Amino acid sequence: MVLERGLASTRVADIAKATNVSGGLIHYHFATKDDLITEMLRSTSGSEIQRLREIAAEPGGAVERLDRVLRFYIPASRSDQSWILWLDAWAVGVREAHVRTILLELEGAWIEILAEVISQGAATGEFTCDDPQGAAERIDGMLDGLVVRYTLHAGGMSRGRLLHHARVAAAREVGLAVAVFEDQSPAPED
Amino acid sequence: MVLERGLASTRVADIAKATNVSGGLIHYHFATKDDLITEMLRSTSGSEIQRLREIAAEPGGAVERLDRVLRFYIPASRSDQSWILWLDAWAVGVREAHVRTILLELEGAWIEILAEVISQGAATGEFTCDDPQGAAERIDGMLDGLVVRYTLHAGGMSRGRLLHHARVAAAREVGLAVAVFEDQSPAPED
DNA sequence: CCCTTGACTGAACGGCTAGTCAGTAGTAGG
DNA sequence: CCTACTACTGACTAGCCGTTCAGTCAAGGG
Repeated sequence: MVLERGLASTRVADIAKATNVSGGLIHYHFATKDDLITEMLRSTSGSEIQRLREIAAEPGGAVERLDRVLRFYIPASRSDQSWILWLDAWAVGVREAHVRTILLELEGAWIEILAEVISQGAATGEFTCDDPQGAAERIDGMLDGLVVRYTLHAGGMSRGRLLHHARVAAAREVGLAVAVFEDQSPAPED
Repeated sequence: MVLERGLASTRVADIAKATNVSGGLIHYHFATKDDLITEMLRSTSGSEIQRLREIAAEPGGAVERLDRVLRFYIPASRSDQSWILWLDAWAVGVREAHVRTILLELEGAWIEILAEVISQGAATGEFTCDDPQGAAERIDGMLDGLVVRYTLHAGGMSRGRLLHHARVAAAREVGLAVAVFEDQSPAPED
C-alpha cells in the first residue's frame, strides 16, 4: 500500500481496505498511525537485514560473495519498486527520530556486511584493500545514489548500467579488474 | 519553511505567515499548493544549476576545478540543511512527474558538469580516464548517497570524512593519488 | 449455561487545512 | 472625477482522515 500511495498519503482506511479489515481494528492493535508505519518499517528493514546476512554467508570466493551482495542491493528489475519505501523513509526520517534509527540500522548493516566481505577477501589475498570500512561506505553510498536515479527516472539508467557501475567501483576498491566481476553473471538490460 | 517543516507538512498558512501575507494571496498567485511547491523547487534547482556552472567555469587546473565542484556538492557545514529539500523532493518525485522532471534536470546538470571537467582534464593530460560520463555518474551517485547519510545521521559521518570519500573516489576515477586532492584545502571536522 | 475476555466492526466525531469569495485599497488611464 | 484593474485581505467552507466508541460475536473456563 505504501509503495503504491506513498508514506505521506497512505491512509489508515487504505490499509484497512487492503487487508479486508475495519479501520477500528488497526487502532485496536496500533495506538496511532505512526506506530503502525514505524512498525512496518522496522519489520521490513529487519527482514532485509536478515536476508542480507544469509546472502553474505553463502559459500563462495570473495569475488563471488561481493558480487552477490551487490546484486542483492540493486532492484531486481524495473518492476521491483521496493526502494520507493526507503526514499519515503529518508524524507520522514529527517524529522522523526524513530524512523532515523531504523534507517541507521539498515545502512549500518549494509556497510558492515560490505566491509566484512572485503576484509575477508583481503585476508585471503583475493583482494587488495587497505581501508575496507571506507571502501564499504563509498560503495554503499554510490549504490544508494545510483538506485535513487534508477528508481526515479525510468529512461535515465538501465539496470545493466547500474550493475556495471557497482562492479567498476567495487573492482577498483579491491584492486581488481572489472572483468573479474562481469564474469559472475550476464548484465540484464532493462 | 519547507526545510523546517518538510514538504509534506508545510501548510499554505505557514508560508503565508512566514512571508507576512494572507493565505488568500498565495492562492491569488498560485492556483494550488502543488503549483507553489513545484515553482519553488524549479526556482531552487535553477539557481543551484546556475551557481554550479559558474563554479565549474572559474579558472584553474583540472584538479582544482574538480575539487571545487566536489566541495560545492557537499553541505557547507552541519547547519547547512539545504539537502533536506531534495530528500523530500525525491519522495514526492516518485509520484509526481513535474517534480521528477525538475530532479532529472538537476541531476543531469551535475553529471554533465562533472563529466565535462573530467573530460577537459583528460584532454590536457592531467587526468587519465577513458569513460568520463561513467565516472561522473558514479561520483554523482556516491555523493548523493553519502550526503543522505551525512544529513540524516548527525554522528554517522563527519564532513571531513565525506569530503575525503569524495576525493578518494574522484582521484581513483581520474587516475591520480588522493594526496593531490587533499592538498586543495584542509578538511574540516564537523 | 453464564460470564469474561479478546478480536473485531462501522458509524460518528472533530480537528485540520486547501481553496473560495466578497469586499477593500491603491493606482493608472482617460 | 470616474472607471477599471490589480494586489491584497480575512473569514468562511467543504471535505478529508485519524481516532474514538458503543456494541457484536465467538471461544474458553468454571
